[in-house]
Amino acid sequence: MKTSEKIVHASLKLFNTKGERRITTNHIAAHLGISPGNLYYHFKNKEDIIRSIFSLYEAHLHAGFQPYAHKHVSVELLIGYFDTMFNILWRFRFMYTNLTYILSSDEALLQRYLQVQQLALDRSSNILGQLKRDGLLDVDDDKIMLLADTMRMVACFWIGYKQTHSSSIAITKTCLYEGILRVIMIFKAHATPISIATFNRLEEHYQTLHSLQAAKHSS
Amino acid sequence: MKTSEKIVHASLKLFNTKGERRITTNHIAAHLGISPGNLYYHFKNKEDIIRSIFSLYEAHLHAGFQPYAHKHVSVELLIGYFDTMFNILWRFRFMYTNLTYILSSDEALLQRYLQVQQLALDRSSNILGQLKRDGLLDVDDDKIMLLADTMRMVACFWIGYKQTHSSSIAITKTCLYEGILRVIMIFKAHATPISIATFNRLEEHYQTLHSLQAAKHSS
Amino acid sequence: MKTSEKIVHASLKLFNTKGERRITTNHIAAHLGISPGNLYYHFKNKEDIIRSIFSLYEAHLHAGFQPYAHKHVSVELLIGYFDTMFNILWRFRFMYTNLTYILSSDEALLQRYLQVQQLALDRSSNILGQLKRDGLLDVDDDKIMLLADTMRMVACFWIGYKQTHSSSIAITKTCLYEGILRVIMIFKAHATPISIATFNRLEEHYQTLHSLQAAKHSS
Amino acid sequence: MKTSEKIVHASLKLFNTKGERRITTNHIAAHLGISPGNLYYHFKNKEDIIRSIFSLYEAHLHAGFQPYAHKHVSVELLIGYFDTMFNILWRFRFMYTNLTYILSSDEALLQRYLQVQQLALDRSSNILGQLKRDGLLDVDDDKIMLLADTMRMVACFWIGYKQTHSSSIAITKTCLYEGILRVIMIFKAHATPISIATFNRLEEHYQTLHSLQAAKHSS
DNA sequence: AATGAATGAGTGTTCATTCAT
DNA sequence: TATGAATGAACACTCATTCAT
Repeated sequence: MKTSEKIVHASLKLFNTKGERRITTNHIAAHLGISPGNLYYHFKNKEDIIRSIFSLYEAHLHAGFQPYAHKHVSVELLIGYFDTMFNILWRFRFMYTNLTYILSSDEALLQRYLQVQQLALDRSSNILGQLKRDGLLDVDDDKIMLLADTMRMVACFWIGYKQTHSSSIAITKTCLYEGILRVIMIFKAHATPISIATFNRLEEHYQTLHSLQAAKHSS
Repeated sequence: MKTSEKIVHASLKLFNTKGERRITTNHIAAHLGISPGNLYYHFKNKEDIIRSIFSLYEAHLHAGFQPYAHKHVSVELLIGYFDTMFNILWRFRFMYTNLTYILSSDEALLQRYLQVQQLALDRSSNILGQLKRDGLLDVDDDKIMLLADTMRMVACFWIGYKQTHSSSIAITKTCLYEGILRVIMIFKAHATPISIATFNRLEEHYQTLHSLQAAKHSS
Repeated sequence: MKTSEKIVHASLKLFNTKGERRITTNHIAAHLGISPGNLYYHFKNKEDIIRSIFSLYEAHLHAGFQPYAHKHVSVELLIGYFDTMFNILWRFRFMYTNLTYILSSDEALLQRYLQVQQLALDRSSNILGQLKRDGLLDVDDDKIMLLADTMRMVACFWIGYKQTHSSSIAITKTCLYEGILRVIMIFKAHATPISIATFNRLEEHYQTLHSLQAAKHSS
Repeated sequence: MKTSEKIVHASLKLFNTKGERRITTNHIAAHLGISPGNLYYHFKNKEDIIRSIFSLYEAHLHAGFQPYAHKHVSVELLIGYFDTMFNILWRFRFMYTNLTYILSSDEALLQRYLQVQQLALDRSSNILGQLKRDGLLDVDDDKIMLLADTMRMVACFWIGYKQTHSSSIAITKTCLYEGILRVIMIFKAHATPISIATFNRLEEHYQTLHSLQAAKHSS
């Protein structure tokens, strides 16, 4: 692995575990056993490292949220979308821990975030629209966007919400599954008689994963 | 007004307008025309000032979210609750701008926050329960808490959400009314035929306020 | 003496002896036995210290180069002007060691320097004009300014010239007297039969001072 | 062109346009599209590059300031000397921008500079002596050296003087012609009735060049 | 109650230079 | 010859906090 990649990955790991605020460039260098000068050889500054991490984030989002092009909605299809959501939240949890903090100190990054989020919102709205046209979703046409937006909001701030509204500070996969389940709950409220079974199976799928994850750490 | 009170109010004002991160204790002292030493005579440290602001916050929450003791739900009653929500979000918007940041650096504060939020959640759940019993809300008994929780989450992170998912960084009353309307939207989804008119009037009330506020600044 | 004054004087002393380039803010603080934080309590940054020194410089220039208001030119009068020149060059020799370096990194300082130098040039030109009108100086009217300018240039760069065109790097009073003598030489070239004796006495005065100074250090 | 020569020429160009202080060895390497390691293969350090540039400087000085061996002084002859002066000042203007800065950090370089300057001074003095013997210059024998020295000083510090005593920071050919004219002014003050016409033509020559250069950039 | 000078550990960053390949 | 990753000492500067008065 190249040093610059090592720096990106070590930074992501340290940010995720200790929080971006508490990790200085010297910490990252020390963690990798390289000199601060070397770190600055590969990256202009700390912002630059974060931007590189953000590029990974963008790539994940683009790859995961592909337009919906299927005839029939299936549990597998929806699971694909929610798994993407889960993976992104988990991999880049340091961002979602403190979105405001991270985006408020770098205007250019905010713009990139807005752009990629707009795309993601468009694609989600599109999927919801298709589901509605397929008779699988019961929602007014002019409320589709708002539903997608609310689901996004819950997803984006679930980590922050958990960290501030529960005693356990650490972000765990268990807690992320709870977030997914909450988003599904909002989603499922608009199920049709035709699709309700599908939604139930979707929910059960993540409930199982949630229980398994919780069991892993309580045992 | 006593110096310690002046410090609390000046800090709140400065935090709200410039952000807690950017305001140093020296800024606060300079703003009041007092010495930093004097500030530290009244407060142990910056955390201590924030804790004092937090006491105001607690008082507001306690006063605003009184248990529901009425026979008949009225628009005025619900408006009372939502006005409290609006006022608290506005007065202490620096907190809601970056809840994670502020609570993550002070464990004791987080505990106090959890406590007061638990109380608020209990009371909201209670109100929702009463509304259900009065036939004004259509929701499963075991989902009441979750509904209250979701409404709370949207309220608590609306400011952060707006700041990170829109180009306009400044927090305005207009943007807060939008948040209130979104919470009402989630709320109204569970209206019964008996209460739908009431919910509609509630929504219209805030839509009017939102429009008025928006007009004030666009003209 | 107040700390801020101590900082200014210590900085001036260190700059004069070691050169501004080689003296960091930490050096200054360490030299005074104070913390770097304290230094930054009194001065915004290194530039700020230099600007304070520059204020002293301006005061010296203003005080020393008073307009010429006398009927008869006397050796004492001219000595007054040249003594001012000598004192300023000596007190602020770190500046004259490397004028370009110091002024090129602070645009605002360059502007202040230009202003005070313009004033000094105006006053010198004025004096030369008066001398001419008194029949003590033989120079074309349109060359007065150029003569003053050339004298200024030699004065301002004498230190730099000596440091780069002689083996002895250290700036001494002896070397400054040489500079004064060189300026006087250019000046004296325009003496009239009436004033030649005065110019000679002026020159002899500084030749004596030069010799005395040189003797002090060679013995 | 060999890499080492490329480095020397690129460095000279970059130093002249951006200033030696602001150009790092990495800048030079990047400008040439070579690696910093390669640069250090050819040169021990930055100082070493400057010393190589200095060798070019020495060669120019030696070639330009040939001993005076002519019977009759002519405008062309003097123009030859002043053109050399102009060319050297222009080609190596980064040095003259900040002579003290560059020479003070490299003792060996200062010694070489002193040597080549001594030679140049000797030759200039020699020329002045010949001119005097030819009846073309009116100056005391014991003042010849001082006259040569003053002329040199004005030439060597004219760039620095302009940069610190005028608002326009950029060094232009126009500004260098001004410097030449100032040196000629000091020179011409010692013209004899026999040589005055020659001096006038010399001055006019550079006045024309100065005007042409100025016109080029104002139009 | 109040002053304001003083602290000092810490931050992100720079750049001439080295060295294994 | 050439690469380019790596070094590390140095720098200017910040800010919550302390303390003598």
